[in-house]
Amino acid sequence: MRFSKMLLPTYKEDPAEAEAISHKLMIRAGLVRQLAAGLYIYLPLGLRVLKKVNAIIREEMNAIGGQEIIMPVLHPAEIWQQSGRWYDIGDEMFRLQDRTKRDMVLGMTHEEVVAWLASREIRSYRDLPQIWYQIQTKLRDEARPKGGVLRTREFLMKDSYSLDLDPEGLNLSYNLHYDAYCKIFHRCGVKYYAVESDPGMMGGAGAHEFMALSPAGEDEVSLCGNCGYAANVELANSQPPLVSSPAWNFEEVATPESRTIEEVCAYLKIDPRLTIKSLLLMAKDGPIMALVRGDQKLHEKKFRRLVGEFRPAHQEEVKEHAGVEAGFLGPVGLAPGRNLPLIADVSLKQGIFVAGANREGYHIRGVVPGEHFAAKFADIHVAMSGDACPSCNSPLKVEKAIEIGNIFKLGTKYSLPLKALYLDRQGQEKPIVMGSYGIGPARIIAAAIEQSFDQDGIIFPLSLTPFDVHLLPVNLKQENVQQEAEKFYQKLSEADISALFDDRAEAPGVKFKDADLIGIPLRLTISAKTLKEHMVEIKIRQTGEVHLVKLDQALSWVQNWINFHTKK
RNA sequence: CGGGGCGUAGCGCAGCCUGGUAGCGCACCUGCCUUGGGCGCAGGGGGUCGGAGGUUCAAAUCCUCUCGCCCCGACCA
Repeated sequence: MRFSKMLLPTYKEDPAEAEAISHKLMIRAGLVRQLAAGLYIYLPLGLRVLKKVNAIIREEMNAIGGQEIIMPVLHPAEIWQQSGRWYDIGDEMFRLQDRTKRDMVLGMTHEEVVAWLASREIRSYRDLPQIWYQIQTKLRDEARPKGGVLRTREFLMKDSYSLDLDPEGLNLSYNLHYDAYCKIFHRCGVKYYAVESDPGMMGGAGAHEFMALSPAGEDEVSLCGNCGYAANVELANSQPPLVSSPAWNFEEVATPESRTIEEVCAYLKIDPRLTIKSLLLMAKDGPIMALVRGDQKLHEKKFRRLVGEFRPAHQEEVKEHAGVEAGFLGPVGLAPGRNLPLIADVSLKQGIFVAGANREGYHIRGVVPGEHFAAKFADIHVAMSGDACPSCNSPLKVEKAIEIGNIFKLGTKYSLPLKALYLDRQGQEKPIVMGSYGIGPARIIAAAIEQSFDQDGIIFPLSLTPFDVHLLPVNLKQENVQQEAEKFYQKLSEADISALFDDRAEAPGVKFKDADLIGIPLRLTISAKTLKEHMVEIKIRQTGEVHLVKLDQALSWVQNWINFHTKK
């Protein structure tokens, strides 16, 4: 492709609206342009990268027996009403009516359509198992699109669905996907972790997320460098490091005007880890007190799994149920008749603490959980870096990550309501057991860039690069430079090596800067300087290495380099 | 949806506080020049200041409403 003819607008400066590295670079290098919040145009260069990703996905999906189909973006509301998600999902679903006032949905995912199709076309156990997939547009009315292509309202997704006879079959399909996903992300040159995840609204028996580490990520994963434990912090268990407590006696201490943990610690000159944070929460069965150590945070999702929906109590409710103002709340010495259920974090199992005294202006020192109050113990804190790994006790690291893929065991959540049934060997009607599996190609691109760039621009992995070679003649007005560049461009094309040929009349500096910004793995510079010696210069973007290669050997040099670095 | 920020030329920004009829850099066009790291010189085109309403002799500037975009949080099959 000739640069002079290509829609490839590059920017010298960072766009004002971009924060994430990948977002800045994708705009500057001319991969994408934003139409509106969460809506992106892929320019020719960006589309080339996207197609590379999709080709890898297709190869690996086909390799596990996946069959590609395309389902509509526009769905009749009925199937979503049958699955119940018409009612469960709120504003995130785009809804509209057709001209006859029939309710319609813009698909945010395709479980319903797959179950509908299976209900018609799968009849016998002989028809199973099946894996169907598509690479297709999804629409979600996101509350807050962000991070460039990382979270958008319209995006491409590879979604696949497995249909099996029984849970054992599902396990096999699930594992096939797990392995295929590992291959896909590896081939795309992305560093990732497969972590256990919360099945959430998808329901079902198990789930993993594939997480690419990046500061631009919206998720956090808890990682153990020792045993390989990896989990989304939404589920991650951990043991916060213990602190040895002073041999306090059980006594009330005055803490005037000290309400927050910070204030109390400053006043008493103690470590926050020696305090108990008491939170009054309103659950559906009434008020509950949650206790976490002063340095810890309550994990709302973990807590919700224990007690169902809840919300923090209002000021007046604290007063009503605990008989004291927020700030002096504690598990010990609640007034008679005010027996609140207590749920305490596991980090409070051992130790002697300071807690609110349920009396204005006072705290109690020397509180021993289990002795001075009875509570149900559970892991309800947010895992933090430095906590001990739940399986090997080594220190954990918590890092930000981009969710590039996920896999779910659905079970019969969709097949039952949509009547996706089959007849087994005994002629019995059984529900198909389903799994659902997603990959965000745009997120792979963003993650690859987040993990591979420098101050000059993108450093594309060979597997995703829009072109293999950046052919850069320094001065086309010099006849030999022009001739050799054209000749070499021709040779590359005959050898089926894709090249971006910078045939512009720009100054050398401009061309070099653009080459670095776009980040194609190999740059071939053709100039009078090296042509005198019948040489061309080959620069490797990744390492910065520069090789001078004989003109007539340059093509095979490039071919060898590409073959050697291609991931299988 | 709560909190914060920003909308002025294609891009990045100044001007706004203290109203007086819009400016800088890059990009773009023409000519000359230059060709190993975002060349040089000369000439030129382009905005009515997100939108609406108001105050005023006069509004990019002050006031009200509104729309859009970004960030933090909530939310996130």
